[in-house]
Parts: sequence; structure tokens; C-alpha cells
Amino acid sequence: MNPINIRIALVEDDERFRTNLKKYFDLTDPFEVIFTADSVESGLIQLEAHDDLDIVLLDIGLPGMSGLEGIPLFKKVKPELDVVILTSYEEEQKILKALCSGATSYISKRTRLEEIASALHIVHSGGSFMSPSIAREIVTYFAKGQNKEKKKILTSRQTEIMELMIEGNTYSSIAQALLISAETVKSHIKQIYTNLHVNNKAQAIAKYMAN
Amino acid sequence: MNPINIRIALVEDDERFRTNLKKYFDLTDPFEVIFTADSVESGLIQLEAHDDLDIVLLDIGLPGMSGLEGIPLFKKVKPELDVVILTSYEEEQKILKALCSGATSYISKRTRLEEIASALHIVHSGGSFMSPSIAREIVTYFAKGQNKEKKKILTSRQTEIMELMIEGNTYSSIAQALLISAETVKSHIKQIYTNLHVNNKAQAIAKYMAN
DNA sequence: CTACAATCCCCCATTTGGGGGGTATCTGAT
DNA sequence: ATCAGATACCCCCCAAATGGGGGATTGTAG
Repeated sequence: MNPINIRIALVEDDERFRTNLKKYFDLTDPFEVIFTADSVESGLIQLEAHDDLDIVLLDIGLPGMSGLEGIPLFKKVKPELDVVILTSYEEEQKILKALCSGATSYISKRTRLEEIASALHIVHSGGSFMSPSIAREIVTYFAKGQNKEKKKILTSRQTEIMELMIEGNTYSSIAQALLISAETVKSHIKQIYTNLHVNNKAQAIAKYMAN
Repeated sequence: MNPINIRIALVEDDERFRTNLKKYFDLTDPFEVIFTADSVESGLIQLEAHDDLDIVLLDIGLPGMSGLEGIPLFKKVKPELDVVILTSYEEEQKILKALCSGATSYISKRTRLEEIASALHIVHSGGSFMSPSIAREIVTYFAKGQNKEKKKILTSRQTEIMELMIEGNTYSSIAQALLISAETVKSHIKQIYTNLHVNNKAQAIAKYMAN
């Protein structure tokens, strides 16, 4: 067997698209289509019989069990399997759910076959590929999360020290990082405790991280 | 002006890399380098004078203010500006922070220039590009999040002690609350640190609260 | 002028973390 | 039935870190 063979499976209910993909990958090195399925259920059964699989290309809009529900099941049978979502659903909710369930990549069906192949190469070498529109949804998600502005009870210097404290630094290592004296760090931390109405590191971190 | 012109700015302290990028983009259509800067501070000043900017390419490891801190400032001056991080820092923490601050894309410095250009095209047309290794960090982050319920790294006793520790109790006050010896509390906490792969209270609390 | 952030210093008791050592149950796998 | 492993429990030593109490000087913004 070719050492750089990439063994894939296709789980897709649209027969035309599925056979198209299979044809393409059958003709394209170094891909090897181990099996195809038109549902999660059938895919799972076939997966049991083929433990040499690298990547499963999974659609979301499947009859019966959805691809979204299927992800954890595939990962359960073979945890090191890379699940690549190939679908036309691009809503944030579906994307996030897929990623949370353990999908490695999320590719739009509009993507050209060569680009899908390139994505699979990336995945096989330990990376991850996101279609531009999908990636945009993800960054939007993160940016939204930040909009919750938190209380400005700490000065910028105090925040800086707080962050370093959370990383487990001692007063002196914080001092070194900020090029100030450990005594100064201590003074700042005293002040932090006063501002947060606490009197030790544990409570301070808890309070700081809670908001 | 060419309607498909992409007006970019480079904020990067490594002079060689910066001039390289500038040369490349100066020669490559449809890019136009509006200005370059070697620090966030200088970049912000120049941004005020150029309101026709589309994208800023920003390094993270800058002297003075870090790129991470700079992102919100750039977005504040010009909210519709797309901030593209181009850096060699690939730690999850930095990546997430950048995305939360409003970065649109995050590209590894190891990326070929043509690919960077292609990423900028994607960003300019409303998408987002992530380097494979970066994207992988992001999906890992999501996958971890899902395991939060399954995060039973701590036994029930350890959890109990952890909660009391977060409230700021000392070993002896935890001992009193649980009617055991302080030495036992200490043993438990040692074990907690082992399980969480940390070695002090601060990191333990941060890790415990993060999930 | 005043308040406040940021910097620095000393003293000293308490807490912590890391290194040992141990016993008693309970559970799951052989 | 037994036995390894996990869990909970207890103890000692000692260096390092922390926290609380004093104090001080700058610079800056209101």
C-alpha cells in the first residue's frame, strides 16, 4: 500500500453527488475510497468492518439520523478518525454543533473538487480546513462573545498582573515579566484584593474569571 | 481607482519581513499597500490619516503594545476594517484572544506569499481564512468544550475540596468544614494538581473554572 | 491642590507546595 | 477468590510564597 494513501469514506445521501465524489477520488492519488454510505446508520456498520479508515466525509442533511448526530458515533467507534463535514448547511448553529461534536473540518458543498482534495490533504497532515464562509461564521461567533464588556474595576496594570497570577506565576516571576520589583507586584495585588473585596488569590481569581 | 483594489496596511516589526511583504504586494494586483508600521502605536497614528483602508495585516509579537492589544484599538478607529493576524504565535490562547478581539483571519508566518494574498482576497470578499494549524487549534478548542460534562478528572471529594479552595479557604479551614485533617486536605490537593497537570492554586482554579 | 496609579521598601506570621512516609476500604479484572 | 489500583485518610520536614501591617516617592489627570 502506498504509504501516503489517504483512505476515505463518503457518507452522503445525494446519489449523484456521492458517485461523483467517488469517481473523482478513485481517479485521484493518493485517495482511496474505502466505502460509501447513504446514511449514518449504514456508514457506522461499514466502519466497524474497516479499521483502516483515515477520514470520513459526512453530509449533514441525511435521512434518518442527521450527520450532526452521527459525528460522535463515528468518533466513538474510531476516535482518531477525522470527520470532515461536507454540506450546504452554513448556519452558525450547525457549524458550531459539528465542531463541538468533534468534526475536524467543515467544507461547503459549493467547493471545487480539487479544493476538497486539498482540504483532505491538510486534514490528513494534522491541520484543519474551513471554507471561507464557514470560517467567517466562526470568527463572528467569537467576536460576538467578546461584546459582553466586563466591569472595569481593575486598572490596566492590575489586569496585567491578574492575568499573570492566573497563569500561576509567583510575585517574583510576575515582577520579572513586567520588569518591576516584586514588592510593587505585591502592592498591586493588595490593591486588587481591596478592589475585588477579597483577601486571597483564590477568591480573586474566581471573582475575576466569573465575569 | 480600480474597483477591485484591496488596500492594505502592514504592521510588523521585523523589517526584513515587512519590506518583503511590501515589495510583494506592491508588485501584485490588486493590492495596494497604503502604509506600513513597526508598532501598533505608529500604525494607529497612520490609520487616522488613511480612512480608505480595507485590511490591516498585524503581527502579534510587537515591541511595546502587542498586536493582541492592538486589535480592538484598530477596530475602534475603523470598525469595518478587517484585521488579519499574520504571526508565528500559534498557541490556542493567543489565537482565541485574537478572534475574540475581532480579528478576521489568523495566518501563520510560515505561509507562502501567494497563499497570504489568496487569504486577503477571501477576507476582502467577506470570508475568512485560517492556516490549517490554526484552524486545528480552533476545532480542538470546540471539541474540548463539548467534553465539559465528561470532565470528571476530579473525584467527588476532590471537587468538594476544589470548591472550598475557590472560596478562599485555607487547608485548615477546608479540613474543619469537611471534618478531616488538614494533612488530608493537602494530600487531596496534591492529587488534584497532579490530575489537572498544574502545580499551584492559581492554575488549578483557572483550569477548573475554565471548563 | 488632590486623588490616584504606579513604583518601591521592611517586618513577620501564616500558608503553600514538594518531598517523603504510611493505613484502610472498595472495586473491577483476572 | 484474589489482587492491582483507586480513593480517602493521616503524618513529618522544610523551603518558598503569600498576606497584612506599616511606610515612601513619583507622575499625572481632574
